[in-house]
Amino acid sequence: MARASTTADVFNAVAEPKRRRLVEVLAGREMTVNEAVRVTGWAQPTVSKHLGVLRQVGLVSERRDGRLRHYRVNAARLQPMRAWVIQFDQYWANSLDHLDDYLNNLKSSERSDE
Amino acid sequence: MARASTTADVFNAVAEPKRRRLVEVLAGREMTVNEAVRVTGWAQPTVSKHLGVLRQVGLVSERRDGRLRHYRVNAARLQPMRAWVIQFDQYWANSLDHLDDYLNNLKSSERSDE
DNA sequence: TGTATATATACCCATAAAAGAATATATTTG
DNA sequence: CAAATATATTCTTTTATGGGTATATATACA
Repeated sequence: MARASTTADVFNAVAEPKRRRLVEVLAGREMTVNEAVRVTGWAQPTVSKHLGVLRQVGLVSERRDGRLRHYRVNAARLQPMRAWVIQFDQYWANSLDHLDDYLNNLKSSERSDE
Repeated sequence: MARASTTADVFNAVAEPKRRRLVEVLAGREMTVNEAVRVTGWAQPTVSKHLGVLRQVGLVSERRDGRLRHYRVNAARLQPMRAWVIQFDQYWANSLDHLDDYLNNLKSSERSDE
């Protein structure tokens, strides 16, 4: 069996950094493909293809207006991912990594208190 | 260019459902490879290989004890993913999908009130 | 109608995935 | 030392990726 398709679900879709960037960019405001091309600096087919994947998993939707296509983010589709990651919040406090961060923050706040 | 390696980062690592399941399973308590095999019902090499990926991105750590290897979750490594997904919380309320869900929930609670 | 513009699609390439089976490695135990 | 146990690694097969380039499709406009 090969790796799951990028369009299999939101997790696979946003595993790709460029697609995460696109979601970020479109979250601010609805945007045309060419606008996204300008903002990202990527080639047009690159943007179209990544938008296609995001569209297939429902993370963006399209509004057609003549030859323009306006894309916008459907943030609700991130819900499963949000729920999955959030469920581990309770284990955070026990993690050594977190303890590390905690102690570092402590040190910096002590420093800023000086 | 091919798809990024599964060990490239946490996003790619947990895009695979079995690896998400492993994280869930190990979050409860430290566990031996064979224990994980029993709990999941997957083949031993399958479990070992997925644990290997999770180990490489730091999502689990290993404690050796004779021929046993105890794995536990490093939930702190989920932080980048948590941060990424959480940043869109503000767009949630505006999403039509969410409005949809909201109205549906409203309808179901009305129904359950009958 | 013909041309320009906006976007999507098809094709090629190199790469890597996940499952399964077989086997290697390390460690314990008799 | 040999056998058993726990785990990791290797190999094969099937499949899909993402980038680039070229091209198709749709719409607007002169």
